[in-house]
Amino acid sequence: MVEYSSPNTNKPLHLGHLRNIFLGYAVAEILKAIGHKVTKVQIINDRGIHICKSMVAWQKFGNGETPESSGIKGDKLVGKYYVEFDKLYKTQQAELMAKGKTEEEAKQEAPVMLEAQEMLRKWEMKDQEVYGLWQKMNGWVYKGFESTYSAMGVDFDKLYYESDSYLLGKDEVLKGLEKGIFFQREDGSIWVDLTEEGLDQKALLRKDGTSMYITQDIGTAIMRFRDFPDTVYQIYTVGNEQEYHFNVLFKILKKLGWQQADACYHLSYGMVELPEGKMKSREGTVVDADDLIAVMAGVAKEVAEEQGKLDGLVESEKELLYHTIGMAALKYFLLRVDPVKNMLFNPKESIDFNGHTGPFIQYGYVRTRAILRKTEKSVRKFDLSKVVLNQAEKSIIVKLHDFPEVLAEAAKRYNPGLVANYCFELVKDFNSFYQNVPILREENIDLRNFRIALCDKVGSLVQAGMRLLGIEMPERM
RNA sequence: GGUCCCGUAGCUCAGGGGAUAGAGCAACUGCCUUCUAAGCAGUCGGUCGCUGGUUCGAUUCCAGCCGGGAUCACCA
Repeated sequence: MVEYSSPNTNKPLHLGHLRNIFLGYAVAEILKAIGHKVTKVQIINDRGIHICKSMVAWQKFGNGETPESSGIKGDKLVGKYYVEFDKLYKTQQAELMAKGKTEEEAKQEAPVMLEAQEMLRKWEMKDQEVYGLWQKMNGWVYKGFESTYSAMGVDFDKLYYESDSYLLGKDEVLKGLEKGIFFQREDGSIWVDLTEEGLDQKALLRKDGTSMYITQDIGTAIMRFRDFPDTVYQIYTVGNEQEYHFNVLFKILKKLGWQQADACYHLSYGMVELPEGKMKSREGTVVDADDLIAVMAGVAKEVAEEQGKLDGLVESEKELLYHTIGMAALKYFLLRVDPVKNMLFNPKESIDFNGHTGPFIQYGYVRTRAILRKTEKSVRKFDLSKVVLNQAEKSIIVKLHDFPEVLAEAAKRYNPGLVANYCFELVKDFNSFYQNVPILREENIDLRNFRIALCDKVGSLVQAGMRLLGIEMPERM
């Protein structure tokens, strides 16, 4: 089982999610390719204080605004009210501090925050009005996410919602308390003591009885253990800032008696940073996923129009192609880097379409396809004994032979970057061969047909390799 | 402060106990009447953070240090 994406429903997807989603998807595909049966799952963090914040703000300032009435994509609309909440919250904090409160007090006592907390309590009691609003606004978000996922070309086999699993989590925490695995403080909050495991004490349930992030994660994990009892590996694709959290989670599951905890693995990846540092939603430096996808297709269009190679195609085919090429650039950019490393995205320089990039690889593939289109399959026979290999061909053949090893290593290390870099090297060798060695122009029939076969082989391997990364190969570009 | 991760060309990144450490971008030279130039051929550019250790051999493994990041909430 591979989990990826795990979005909150209070704001749209951004560049960080993109790395997560492409990474999780690629790891799942790579594991499939070496023979595992893989279930791709998504956990949707649809409940909690964060969505209550958007809800409070919408009630205050929304005037009934909907995606339909405003023409704003659902997830973006809800995100807009999340920002509204934050603005008001900041203002109220400042007012309280002006009246002599400490920053800590101001944060806790700001009226909107109290409203959001009250709303969370009402939600947990299934208050009709709150619940209805929650369903409505989440519905907007899901629709928005769906369109983004579809543009990204990723899919899931099963969706989990925290609103379905947090009660189970709460239950399990209470059961654990009865069994003496956890303990309760005087104020009523419930804790686990992990000091023997080298960690700390960690709260599992608030004093008001509402559940926390970790509570719902316990529930979700157990739900999955039950749904998929044969799962050998449960991989959580989540950023490295949550390493401690997963450490704690797995130890708690073990304490609760789930041996499957040993099969759980946190596939941790580094942050995508901007030249000025981390993306901050508060400072508006977050790179929006939809925007970036659109920009990439736009660049693909510019390049294509400049070169005029697609002039024979109808508009809809062109648009599809721009998207295919743009996504290749974007996905390749994010996947070629070792997941454990932080990486840099510079919006000013944008993402390249030349050199070590997705489009470069697509271009190599397109060249193989152009060659193959010009020959009949039936007349491609050759006598290998009459073929003497040149250096370029040898180099390609050696690389072709390496693929299974690269794939195995990528699976073992959960690192799609190995496949990405492999495909680049193969295409680089192929391009050199293509440009320096005659193929269709070769007069010796055995040699010509051998070279055509080599094109075929390179093309299909590159296509297969890139497919594992979720990157599609066009027929022409 | 504890724990974890990262440090390789001006920039972005590969690599990995063994020979002259690679690629892309940037800069500069050539190459489209010839299978699509989103390309090819080439020039320039590195005491692989520092110091020790293990080893016949370390950029790679180990330790310490320095620099950068993450995390240690009744946040998610």
